[in-house]
Amino acid sequence: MNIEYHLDRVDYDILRLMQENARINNADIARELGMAPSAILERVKKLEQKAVILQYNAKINPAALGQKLLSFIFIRAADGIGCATTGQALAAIPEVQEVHDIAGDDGYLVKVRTADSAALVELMRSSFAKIPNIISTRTTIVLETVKEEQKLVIPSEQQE
Amino acid sequence: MNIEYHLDRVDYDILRLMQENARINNADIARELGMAPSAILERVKKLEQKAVILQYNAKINPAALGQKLLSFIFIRAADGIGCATTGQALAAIPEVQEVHDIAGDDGYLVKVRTADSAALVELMRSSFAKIPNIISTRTTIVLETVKEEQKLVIPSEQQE
DNA sequence: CAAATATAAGAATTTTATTCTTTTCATTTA
DNA sequence: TAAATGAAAAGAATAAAATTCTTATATTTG
Repeated sequence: MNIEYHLDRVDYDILRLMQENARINNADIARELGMAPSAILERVKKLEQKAVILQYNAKINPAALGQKLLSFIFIRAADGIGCATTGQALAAIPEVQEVHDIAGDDGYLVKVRTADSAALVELMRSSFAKIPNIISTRTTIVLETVKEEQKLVIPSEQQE
Repeated sequence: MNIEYHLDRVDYDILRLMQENARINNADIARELGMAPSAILERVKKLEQKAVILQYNAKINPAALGQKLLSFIFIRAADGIGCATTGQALAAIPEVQEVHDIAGDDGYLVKVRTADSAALVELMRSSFAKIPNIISTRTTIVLETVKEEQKLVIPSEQQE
């Protein structure tokens, strides 16, 4: 889990291609970067082993699975500082995609996907209500998602 | 972009495996599901073509690229209804990972990754300030991310 | 019930990944 | 400055996987 691993230009180029299309094959990366496949393979393995690349995900259309509603919920909790039980309880709910411990208000911001508003209400009644430390929640409904990428800014043709 | 494409159990199983590891190969999916590789291949292509699978991403450790600060920013904008220019302007900023048009307050919720708070301030001064319709912003800093997955809930061993 | 269509299986071919060996290049040391 | 050392990459050979093509088996449709 060494995050102070030194990345060079070739590493950045590999990350850029992988971020665009995680199913690109080794030989295509090599062709694109003008290198030997064996060199690319070693680097990819090292990037995985050093936890620079964490995983490879297929991004699935939520609507195709009938999950048409996206919501962000602010949750105020009575946790002590450093006591992460509420966050972990929230993270254990499958419909909860993200849980962030946020500054101020002893709160969490969670991102939830459900079929519709009825399913959201049901989820909050069944799952959220069972988490003891939750004091209050404030739900924000998403009308339309304009952008949703996990892509990071990768340094370009200059520094190492 | 047909989202009313009918998915059966095998499709769900493929999506489940792909969601876990997008770099799984065709033959391994086939082995796992006890089917022929050719059958799997056809289905994966169809899932892509029907926009059930949108893309394949490598999830990169933000800290490895020096992007240690995650923030959510609520943005109040003076857009007319249906006029999505502010959202599109926000989406064009590389550090902005997500832009959601939210109910109430004529606002957007955006997710931003920067190196640190200084870089966030600089980004808001340089990029956000150039977007004319923005009235006000409220920034929420993430102290710790407990969960961050794009994985969707996939129906299990029962209905089609 | 027969024809048409869709789906899957199996074999053959092409492509890709992996391993191993050699070469190159940079760094160190005498 | 020249030889020695080590790291990285290239290239060839092998193993594995993907793709295509043909054939078979259900499932619909007239």
